[in-house]
Amino acid sequence: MVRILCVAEKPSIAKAVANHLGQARARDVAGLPWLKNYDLDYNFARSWGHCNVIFTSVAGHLVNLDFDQRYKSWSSCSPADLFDAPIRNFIEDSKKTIARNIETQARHAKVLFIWTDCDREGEHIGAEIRDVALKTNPRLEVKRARFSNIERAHVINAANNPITLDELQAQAVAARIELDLRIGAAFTRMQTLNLKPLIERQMGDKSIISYGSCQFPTLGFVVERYFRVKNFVPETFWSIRVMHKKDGVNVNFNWARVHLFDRMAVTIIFERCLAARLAKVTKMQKKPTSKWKPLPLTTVELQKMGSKYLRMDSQRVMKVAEDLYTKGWISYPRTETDQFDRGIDLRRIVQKQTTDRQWGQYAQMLMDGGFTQPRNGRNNDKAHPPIHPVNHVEAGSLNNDDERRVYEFVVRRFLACCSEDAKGETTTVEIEYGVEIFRTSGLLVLQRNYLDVYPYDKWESSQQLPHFVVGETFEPTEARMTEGKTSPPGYLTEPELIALMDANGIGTDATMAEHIAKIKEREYVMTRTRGSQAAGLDEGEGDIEDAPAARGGRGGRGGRGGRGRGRGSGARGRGSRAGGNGVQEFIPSTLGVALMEGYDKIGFDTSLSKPFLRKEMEIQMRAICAGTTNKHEVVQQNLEQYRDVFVRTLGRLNVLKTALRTYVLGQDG
DNA sequence: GCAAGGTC
Repeated sequence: MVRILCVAEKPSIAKAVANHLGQARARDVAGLPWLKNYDLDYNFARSWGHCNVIFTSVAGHLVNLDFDQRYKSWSSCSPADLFDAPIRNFIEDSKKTIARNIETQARHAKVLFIWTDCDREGEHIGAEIRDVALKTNPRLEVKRARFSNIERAHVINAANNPITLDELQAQAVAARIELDLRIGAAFTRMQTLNLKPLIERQMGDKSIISYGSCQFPTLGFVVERYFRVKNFVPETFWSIRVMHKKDGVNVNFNWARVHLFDRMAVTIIFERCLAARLAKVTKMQKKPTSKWKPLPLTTVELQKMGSKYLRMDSQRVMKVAEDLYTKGWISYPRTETDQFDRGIDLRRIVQKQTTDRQWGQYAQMLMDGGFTQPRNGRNNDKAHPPIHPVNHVEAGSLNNDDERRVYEFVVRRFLACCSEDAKGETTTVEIEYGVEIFRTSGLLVLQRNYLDVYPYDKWESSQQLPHFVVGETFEPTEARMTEGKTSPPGYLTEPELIALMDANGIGTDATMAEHIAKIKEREYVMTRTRGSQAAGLDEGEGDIEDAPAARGGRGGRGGRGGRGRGRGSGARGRGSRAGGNGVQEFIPSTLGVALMEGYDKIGFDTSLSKPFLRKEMEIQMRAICAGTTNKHEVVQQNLEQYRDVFVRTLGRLNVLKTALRTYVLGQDG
């Protein structure tokens, strides 16, 4: 019988797909307790007929690019040499068993059928697998499966319609790998060798002054915000507030102009209002309104919510989510997808939650007719569905509080997605007072719907407004001019940092938490609990704008102008700073500030502190995928650009050193 | 002793 070797990107996919294709028998692979080879029969009717299938997997990348042995020592060459030092693919010791397994299995196979994730990295991992397999069996026919979830019908369809590996996507990743290695190593060695002696005493001896294409822009965001806080100059503004007491209710009307920064102008306007004496109701409107249920859960959203509501930093959230995934409680936690595939049976997943002591009743209500299809977001990575519960587990059976909180969040989020939006009614009253317009509004929540299962969102009825009639006039109980000050933004919080990284393409859903952890480990930043300073006690018009990088923000998410008022879940979450409920905020160390300052001074437009270079690399990777350029071109062009920055940095090393002396050692320029 | 990207 013809033998087909299938290889997935991770063991869980191999197991799931193998079991969909047939009666899979699991065989141990010596030396790796978590790796199995599944043995089954399957009829590939349209391509290879009735076959014996061995289904196995790797665990992420199989090979690692590194410099030749003789360049690995830091004293072997000057850091600049790393821009063109010879490099090689190594199979790390920890991966040798996996590689050997593939070699062995490939020997007797006719076809290598690759089942890595259908994203760029997956394509490259597929190419790695292919290269290893071809070593022992050069005559292998190589195919790959196109699949975006592991539903049975979808998987079988993928099995029956093999496609070819996308060499271009693999090449794009290869370019990234080489650039990250050369540039990261060159700058890290150069910085450490040149700058560390200067601040030896402050650093201790174990750490290094690393550079990475993701670390530095991440640090840049923190420093940028720090300076915005530090350099903030409060501005005084003036406003007019009108209050009227009717039917025992104090109604506060807000000025349509909000406030002005000119005291004299406001004084004149205010006097005109007083002179008019009577206010007239010009509009009284009741409108149905709704608060939208959240979008299906992505990794980035999980991390943001984690640091906001679950009191865990993003790395911890991911660790816990991975544990829950490995145990089979939740789906794969690394996904960019915020839309559920049509084919997936969501009701079955809801059904499993009906026995829970806390939210079981709610789930049952959904089963009894309350179910509605989740909203669709705009992102689909074509590899994984949104994060959702897979099986039910009682809180008592989980290991610790963190697991309980993350699991509860994933379930509640999912049930909320399958619910109806919350419904309410807003009442708006508009008055004319002099020639000025003032408004007030009240909210009446009519149906809480998803809010009942999703306590992370707040939407409360406000005090009910008394009845007003259009044309009615009254003399306001009170009218006064108020004074306020703009308040500074807070230091960057983790959800804000993740949002910035996301918007600028810094890192991936799976690595963002690692980059944040790395800049902490390098002592470029510290975190502390917010709350030491009173937040937003005055009128709180702190004009917070995201760091400059967010401006170009393509990619649909948020972008500009979406701030504040948006209706979807995307716009929520801003303004969380008012509470100060134990949120962690990021403050750069003196070393972190010195590095960013130094590089900004050396060359602003291509400064390493900014996300532009990384963004550019991303665009070029897409160009490789589109076939409009190739790996060689991209690598050479980027190396040239970074080498230029490198040379300029060496030439103006004193700028960096001065920044270090100023900030770290506290010496004058 | 360097990076970032997979995943166990």
